Amino acid sequence: MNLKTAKLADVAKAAGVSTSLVSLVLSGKGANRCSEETEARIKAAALELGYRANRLARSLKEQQTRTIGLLSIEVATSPYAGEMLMAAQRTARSHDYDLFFVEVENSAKSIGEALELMAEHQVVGVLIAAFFHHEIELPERLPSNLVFANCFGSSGDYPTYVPAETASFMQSLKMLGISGHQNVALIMEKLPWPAAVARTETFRLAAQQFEWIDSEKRMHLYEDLNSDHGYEAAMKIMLEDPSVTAIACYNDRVAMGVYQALNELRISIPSQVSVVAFDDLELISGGLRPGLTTVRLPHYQMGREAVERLIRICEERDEETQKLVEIRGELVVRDSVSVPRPATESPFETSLSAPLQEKEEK
Amino acid sequence: MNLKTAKLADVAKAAGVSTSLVSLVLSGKGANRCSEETEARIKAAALELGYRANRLARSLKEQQTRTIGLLSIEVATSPYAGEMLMAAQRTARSHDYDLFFVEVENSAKSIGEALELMAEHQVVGVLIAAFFHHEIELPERLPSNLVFANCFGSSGDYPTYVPAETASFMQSLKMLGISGHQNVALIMEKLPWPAAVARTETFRLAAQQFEWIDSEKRMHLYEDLNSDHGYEAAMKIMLEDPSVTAIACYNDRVAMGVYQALNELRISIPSQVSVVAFDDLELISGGLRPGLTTVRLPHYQMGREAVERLIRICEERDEETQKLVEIRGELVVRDSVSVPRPATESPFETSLSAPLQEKEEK
DNA sequence: TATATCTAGTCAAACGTTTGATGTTTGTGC
DNA sequence: GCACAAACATCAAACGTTTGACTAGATATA
Repeated sequence: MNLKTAKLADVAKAAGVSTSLVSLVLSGKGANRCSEETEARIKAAALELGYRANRLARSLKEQQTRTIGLLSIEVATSPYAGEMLMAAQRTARSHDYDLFFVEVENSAKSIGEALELMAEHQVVGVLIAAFFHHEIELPERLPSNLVFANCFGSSGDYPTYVPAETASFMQSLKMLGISGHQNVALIMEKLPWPAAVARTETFRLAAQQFEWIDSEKRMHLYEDLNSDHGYEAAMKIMLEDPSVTAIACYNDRVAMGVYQALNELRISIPSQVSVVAFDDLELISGGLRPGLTTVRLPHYQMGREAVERLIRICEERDEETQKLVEIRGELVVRDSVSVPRPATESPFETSLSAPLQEKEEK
Repeated sequence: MNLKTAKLADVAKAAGVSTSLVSLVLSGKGANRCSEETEARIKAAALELGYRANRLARSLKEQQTRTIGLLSIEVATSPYAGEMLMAAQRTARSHDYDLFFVEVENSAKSIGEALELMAEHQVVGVLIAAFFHHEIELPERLPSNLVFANCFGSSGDYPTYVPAETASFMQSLKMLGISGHQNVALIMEKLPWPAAVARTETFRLAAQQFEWIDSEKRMHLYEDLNSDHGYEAAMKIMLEDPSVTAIACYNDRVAMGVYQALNELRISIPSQVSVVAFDDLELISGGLRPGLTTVRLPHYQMGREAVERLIRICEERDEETQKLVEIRGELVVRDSVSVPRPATESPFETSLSAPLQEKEEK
């Protein structure tokens, strides 16, 4: 394929007809406008020449690009939410739309520029997607056909698809609750991200529902939480508060730190301490031993549903009035949760309790 | 911003001039074609109306889209190579090109469809990028302006930017060599990916250069290697061949399994055993304790250089004759390598040797 | 026979932009 | 008072496609 393909006029010439007829035949709109023989001749010529319509010309004429702008805020660059892009792409294609994709940094300036670029390209609507659930600082001029996925604008005027933080995290916590855990610690982000705020509140809810002991004291909050904090926190928890039988983590990365701490303390997961988390980054949740029971963020669904909504809006057949749509994540059960060890038992493995007691005393 | 923006005619009307003049003034090509006063009036009107040129019309007229097709084979969806996309995007924009991005699955059919789509959109050239370094099965019709990044086609006719597997991995191994390790084990992928083949060979080279002991016996090959294999292999190595002082891994995921095995065996990294790997997936390499010394794949550079080359080709000013360009990855030194422990010392921590010997005997 | 209908096509305008060719003032030199 | 140029601006064609209006001939209907 050369990038310069044959045009309508070339096909018309080859078939000995006018460009109009070629257009009509090839688009299938020319029912009974010509003989079957001519139609066959045109189609053969088009195939022969490898004809493909020039979208620029077509869109210009039709005043319709059937192209959706996907403004991705670090989605492709980060390892978290790539599925959202695949979902958006597939959904668009299945509705015969193309995607004009622009990946930007998380800044109002970049976003504004990308939006202008999309307008120049005559996209029919824009999907703004972010790599983690938070509020986006937006420029003043916004397209009217706009949907958010995994993020939201300040006004709430636009349809917005985000994870149902509470309902999702509750699934992890419920798993601990119904397994019989009552001494549950939480390692949570302190910065007021929607995810952190909601998950903290969810922990309180679960604590109340399942009558967890000392739940307020067992909430360990850190700013800008990472796996090192997970390690630190788990160390602290197990050494200072060894009756804890389960640890709920802000996310998989924190759980990774927790695993390493428990491993070092020779506390076995899940027989001594159960662990649950949030995100289901396969790299971590599938790579840890034992596999991490965690909640998978609904990236695929957000991408799909947001694009479907956007297309409905663009085609002026959106009947939904609800702006905010929360989608529940799925609990991925692996092997990091069991029933709690007997209340009297130390979390430290019997065979190793001696050397570790030393450590504890330090 | 409404997606329907003002057009040239609207600006012309508002400024009381012809569309030609507006076009000339706004593009800066009309030096001395009008008075300064008129120019100011036009610019004011354009700003007022928020005018942005319609790219469809412009490109159609100019027979030039300044748009590059980026055919991404699971790059955005996987957590590995997102940086390549960001690099491609930035580089294109800095040369005043746009990106038409299509993410596809790794199949000849999807790739063919995406290529046709790009042709319809009149892209000036195509960059094919993949999430890991391997050969791509291609359709028959290919655009003439084509460059590969992190993958390659069967013919070798097109410029191709890939990681310099040997030189990159050698950096890790050299680090072990010059630290004095002589008992080094390798955990490597058996499937004939370019990365696996090259890294295996690199290990042989390093073994020869640094006079490593029993290197052939210490190569542990697995098909479809994952972190579980890393765990298994490390267990086997340390229990059956405890004089090993360093383990080189195919990638970070394998290293993750190795860490867990060593942790369980209470073998301390790096004081008892050093570990090196390949990939630098921040999620893993930064999340492990101690931080993993590994080689960062040159995703950013591949993306940037491939796009720069493609643009040169599109502008017919590519003077390079070399098709295959190998880019070296950077060694990211963290804390998983030290000098080897004394040859006489067991890798098992003194205080814990007793319980672990038990395990060993099983 | 005159008219309507059908078949098999063509014509031409339009989408919004760019740009070489062309036009209309105004001012200057002689 | 006239030629001529500079300064300022417009005209019109073209990019490739789509589609409503049109036509020429053949066949059917009244």
